[in-house]
Amino acid sequence: MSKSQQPLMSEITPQTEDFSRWYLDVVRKAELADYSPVKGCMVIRPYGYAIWELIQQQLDKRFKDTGHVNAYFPLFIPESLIMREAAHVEGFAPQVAWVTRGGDEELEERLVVRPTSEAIIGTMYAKWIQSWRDLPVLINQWANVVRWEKVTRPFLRTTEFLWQEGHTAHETEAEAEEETLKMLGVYKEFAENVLAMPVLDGQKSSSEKFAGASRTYSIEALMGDGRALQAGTSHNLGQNFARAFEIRFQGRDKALQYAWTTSWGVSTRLIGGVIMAHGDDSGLILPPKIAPYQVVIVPIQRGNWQETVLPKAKAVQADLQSLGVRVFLDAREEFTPGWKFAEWEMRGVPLRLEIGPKDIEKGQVVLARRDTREKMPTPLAELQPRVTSLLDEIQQALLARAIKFREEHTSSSATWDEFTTAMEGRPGYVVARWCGRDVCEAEIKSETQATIRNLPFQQVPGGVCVHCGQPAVTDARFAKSY
RNA sequence: CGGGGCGUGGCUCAGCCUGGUAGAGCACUCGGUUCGGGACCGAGGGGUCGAAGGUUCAAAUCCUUUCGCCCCGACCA
Repeated sequence: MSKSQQPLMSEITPQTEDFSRWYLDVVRKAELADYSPVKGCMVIRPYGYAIWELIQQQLDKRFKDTGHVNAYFPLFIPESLIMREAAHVEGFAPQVAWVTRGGDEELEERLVVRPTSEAIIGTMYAKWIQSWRDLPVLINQWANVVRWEKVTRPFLRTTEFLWQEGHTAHETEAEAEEETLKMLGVYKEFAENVLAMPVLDGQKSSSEKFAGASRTYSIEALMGDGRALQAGTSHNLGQNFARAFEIRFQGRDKALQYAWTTSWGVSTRLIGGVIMAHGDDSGLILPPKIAPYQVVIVPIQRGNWQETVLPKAKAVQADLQSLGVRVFLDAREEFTPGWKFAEWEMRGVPLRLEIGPKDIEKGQVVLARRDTREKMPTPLAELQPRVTSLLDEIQQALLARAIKFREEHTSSSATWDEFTTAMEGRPGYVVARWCGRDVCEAEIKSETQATIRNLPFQQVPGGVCVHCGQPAVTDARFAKSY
């Protein structure tokens, strides 16, 4: 290993030593988030929040492009409303926070802090929807939600988290299903093209379905330790919530009928996914499309650098900014270049631009890629197109690398023996035949820790279940998960 | 919620067993020399030892309670 390839962040636990500790080190050292005085709740620091804002912008555009509009619904949900959908309450009951007092008065009706907003939104939809002409309703909300979690981890699972939840109502079952799959597709495209995180899209098994949904679909991403992360879900709620909240409309045939609703969401968990999908022992590696700084300029401070190097660095910064590149010029005098290299590498900046007296003599700068650590002297005349194409290359390379990793960590098992062997260590996905029964799935989980992440869309029956030997109804993708 | 570990300047930790003036490295402030992969010298500032109660002449140290965090298992974006 050459010197330039050695990890420099000795303050970060190596991934192979303890992946979970590595993750926490990166979150803290890169200043993405910090623990707060509130149990299970983290503070998203400016650098982490900037990533979230970039995720929001790019997702929001996709929602608007598919015909959705944003709105905002209340944080509190009256107890009576959340009780309406039986499966829904049962699913969320252990996780809700209650408000029982306002000021010094006991509330007549308790309020839950929303763990998700189907109940309150469904109630409003019932008022707004009268006729088939009112459909579809395509609303998204960016919000915080609260779920009383027993075990929390920054970004991956916190008591309060930020997300978006789309809630739509449709005239027909087919339309609702189309919407559910369309938004899953948006998530997949976004995860792969923006987060450079390849995902498997498919259907959740009935035991992992959203509380109250008819069908749940998910995208699943593979993390660097071989465990899978549910990165987004899209639910076809059938008429379950429409019946519970009386979302009814008069159809084209004049008959009164229940609407077909969907909901879909992704959260700040995506940031955790990006960290664990791309990061290495030196820290974070951010895909350019969500990097708060895509390029960091490190001037070499030698001699009268303020008169020579700094103006050039500022000119380069302006040139790149004019292309829409997010650039930070790190002209702090209290740190040496070497320190800054390590620091910005740890914080995942895709491209570093070094500029010193020697470069100015030669009319060039030195570019360094975060993903490959390759250093490239680049003539100033070629800088603009070079930076643009490099950012694009890095974006592509991260996706390609992650796809390769997933391929190397995907296997299939025909027998239970193969399955248990395959599940040892850090296996990634194991594809196997499955009988479709909850009990069998539960047994597999208790014996191997592996769960069904999702089922491929094409469910082809035949053969026998890898675990119980009964007739199989489909392939299933198993993995240990977060 | 069970099992384990840890709470001492901002961070990582030593000190605790065997009670007796709170320490180190890094970070921070100031001055100077440096600067192409985490520079160096000098001088400084900063901690009611997670919290509460108890034992004691005396508690970071012993006892009790409590809170938080981390790891491993049962539930979840």
